[in-house]
Amino acid sequence: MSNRLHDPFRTAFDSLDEFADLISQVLKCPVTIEDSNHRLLAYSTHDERTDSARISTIIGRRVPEKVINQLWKEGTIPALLKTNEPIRVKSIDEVGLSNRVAISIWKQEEVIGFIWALEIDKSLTDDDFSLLKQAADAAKNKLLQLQTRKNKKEERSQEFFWKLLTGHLKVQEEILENFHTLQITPSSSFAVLVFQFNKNITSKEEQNISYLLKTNQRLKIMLYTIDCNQLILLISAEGLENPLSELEQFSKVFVLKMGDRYGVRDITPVLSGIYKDYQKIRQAYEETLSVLSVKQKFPFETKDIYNYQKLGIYQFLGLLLEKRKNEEYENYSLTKLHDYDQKHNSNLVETLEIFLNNDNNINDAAKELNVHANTLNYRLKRIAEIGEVNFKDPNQKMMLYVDLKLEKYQGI
Amino acid sequence: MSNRLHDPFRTAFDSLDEFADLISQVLKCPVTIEDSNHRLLAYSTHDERTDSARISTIIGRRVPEKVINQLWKEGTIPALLKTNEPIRVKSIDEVGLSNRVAISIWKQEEVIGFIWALEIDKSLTDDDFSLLKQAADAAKNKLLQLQTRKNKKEERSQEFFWKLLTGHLKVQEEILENFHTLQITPSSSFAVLVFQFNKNITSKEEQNISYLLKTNQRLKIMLYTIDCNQLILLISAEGLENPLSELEQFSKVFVLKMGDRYGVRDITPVLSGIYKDYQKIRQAYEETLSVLSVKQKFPFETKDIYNYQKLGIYQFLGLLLEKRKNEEYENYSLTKLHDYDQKHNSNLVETLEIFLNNDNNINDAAKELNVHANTLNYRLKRIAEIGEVNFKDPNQKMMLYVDLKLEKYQGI
DNA sequence: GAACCTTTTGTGAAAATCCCCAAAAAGTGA
DNA sequence: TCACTTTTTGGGGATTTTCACAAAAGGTTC
Repeated sequence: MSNRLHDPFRTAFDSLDEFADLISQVLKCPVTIEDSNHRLLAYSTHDERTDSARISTIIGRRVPEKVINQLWKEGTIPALLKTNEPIRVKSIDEVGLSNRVAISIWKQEEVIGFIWALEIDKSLTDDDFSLLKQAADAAKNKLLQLQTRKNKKEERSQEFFWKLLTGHLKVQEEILENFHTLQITPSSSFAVLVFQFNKNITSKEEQNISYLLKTNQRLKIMLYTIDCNQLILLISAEGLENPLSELEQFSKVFVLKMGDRYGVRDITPVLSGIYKDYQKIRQAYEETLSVLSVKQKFPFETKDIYNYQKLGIYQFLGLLLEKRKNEEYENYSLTKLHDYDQKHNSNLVETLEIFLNNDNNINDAAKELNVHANTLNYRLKRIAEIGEVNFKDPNQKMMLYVDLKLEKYQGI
Repeated sequence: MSNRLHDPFRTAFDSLDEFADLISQVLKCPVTIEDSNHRLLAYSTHDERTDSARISTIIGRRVPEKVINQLWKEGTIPALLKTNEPIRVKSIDEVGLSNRVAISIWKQEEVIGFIWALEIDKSLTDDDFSLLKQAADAAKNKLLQLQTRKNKKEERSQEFFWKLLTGHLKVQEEILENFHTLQITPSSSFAVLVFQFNKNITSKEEQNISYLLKTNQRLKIMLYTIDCNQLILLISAEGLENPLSELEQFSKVFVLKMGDRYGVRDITPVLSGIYKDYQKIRQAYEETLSVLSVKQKFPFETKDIYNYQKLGIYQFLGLLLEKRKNEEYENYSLTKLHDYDQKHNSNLVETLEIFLNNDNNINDAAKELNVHANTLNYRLKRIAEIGEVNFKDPNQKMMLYVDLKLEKYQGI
């Protein structure tokens, strides 16, 4: 056959599955159709020859994440997003991928899906490539229908999510009903995750985000929405062994991928605590916002904190400052140390802070201060003397830590 | 001479010093007259023979504290407070005291002073004892005059102190003027010290307190007053090298002496911070009251804390609890640990608390828990896993500590 | 009761921390 | 300048802490 022949795909067909079988018949190889997020839309059944990647894709109704990652790294997906020509993929044994050809399905300037053809017995010819292009074109309309249906659902879920975030849904039954209508199974525990971008999120970035979230298979994202420069997610924490660390891991990977794949950098992820009661979503959301505000005030000390839980004392530093303002308290030890520093041009206060920052570890703190461990020891002895500090008393140390940070806070 | 002869002290005399010389002449030995607080009121000058204790008493215009302590320990002062008979004191070399005889001066049921006669060359006879009794009786009126003058001054200072404590004196000049009128030199820094008794202070105890305070030579007590079951002091912190520890030391000694000497137990001392501005006395006073209230709530954890400075996190636990109530926050790690404890009948939470209480010292904590250090290590590993706690992060640990204590606070 | 898991305790070697001493360097004041 | 104090650094040994491993004890489940 040649591309000058009659287009075999210009026939009516009811379902995408039927269409997949048609392509499979024409090209004589197994065919899979995915949406832009690599979710399985349809697959041919007439042919039993297949590879393990295709099997897991069909079983999971989506392309396995490690396969997607591999295809990104190796350049296939970036290529598919640039051209509407078929792309040949060499077999990748690590992920069970045999030789195949892929083509992207376009709607104007946007990729809305992919067709995959496995080259199990035969390699596809140039003519086959042309047929594939025609098939991609023919698939477009069917996919668009699916998309609009999805869009409507998405709109409804957006509205619902904002109601939850702002605490407008107060009745448990009502919340559960909404989840049911949107065909989302509410999980027994959840967290709110916010990614703050350094500028407002463009619609192009929105698509990229959507792609990343949909292709992610680590966590179940129940709802998500975008607000100016913030991407807000409601994530299920059900069945996770270490929810906090897994959520953190996920956000790190997301930030990494946004940078690597789309060149979007400076994204700050923040997490709420984990809750079971859906009426507390608003509170969880407020937690994330408060983390963001603290991170702005203490960028250095909170650089590894993304989680409201782990904010530690920073959770209430603002509150304390207010108390302090009212009572004109001053930390006696710190005052004396400051005085000494001033008089003798030393830096006992800084030494103390770094020591406390480093969890009382002399070696680590000495390294950070670029002094000998014995020097630090000596200074600590002096600090204990001058400031009348007992370094065996956790309470005293905490107070010093808090007051040191409060000083900084005030300095801002 | 015998006691049947004419009383040689029934003559008029202008000053107590003159009177001391008279006694000295009659008894033929050096004589010293003190008030009830062992402050020097008068001493004979006709005789140069003396001992080192007397010299320091005259130089310092008060009996040295170590001498007083010795006389208490050894029973002389308690005896003098019981009887109006002369008491003989054997020489005590450690404090430079040679043989002497003492007698107390009474006004009704109360001792208002002492007369000391040194037995340098001769021992006093029974007749001399009778004479001493007559002398003590004759000294009474003179001492009473001095007392009433003092009382008036004390009343004025009481009023002044309360004005300071309640913040009614806001002008620096006015405060200084008051100090000047009362012939008190205001020191450059001060602290408020409160002793809380377990019941209202009786007038008998008031005298004992006054005695202890006046005979103390460690610290300069600028003002003091009594309010129901509280003894409130304004103490100078000038010239002290380690004011906080010296103040603590002083309060410990005071509590000890009240117990040992007068059988008054269960006294809780509390200290404010150290301030320089006299307008902050009210604040300092409020600090002490807040320490007392915290100590009531956390008797165990604050059992070694007497100082607002050293309250540490307990300084603001109440405030935090309020915040927590509003935001319905729960510490994820603690929740998980509690759950685990419940399910497996373990005590990870308690373990964690004791570990944190002991400044992360595994050995100490293991001892307190009565388990092997390795057991504690194992538990901590489990705590880190189950509660997703990183024990290298001081911030996380502080948060756990705070939340643990808050739980207790709520439990109260 | 057997199989399995969790917890406790013990042992010992490696690693680290602590502590004392002393020398050098830096700073201070007459 | 010199004497003096304070601070820094280094060495090295005693002590503690840490860690891995193993055995025993206690609990749970089938």
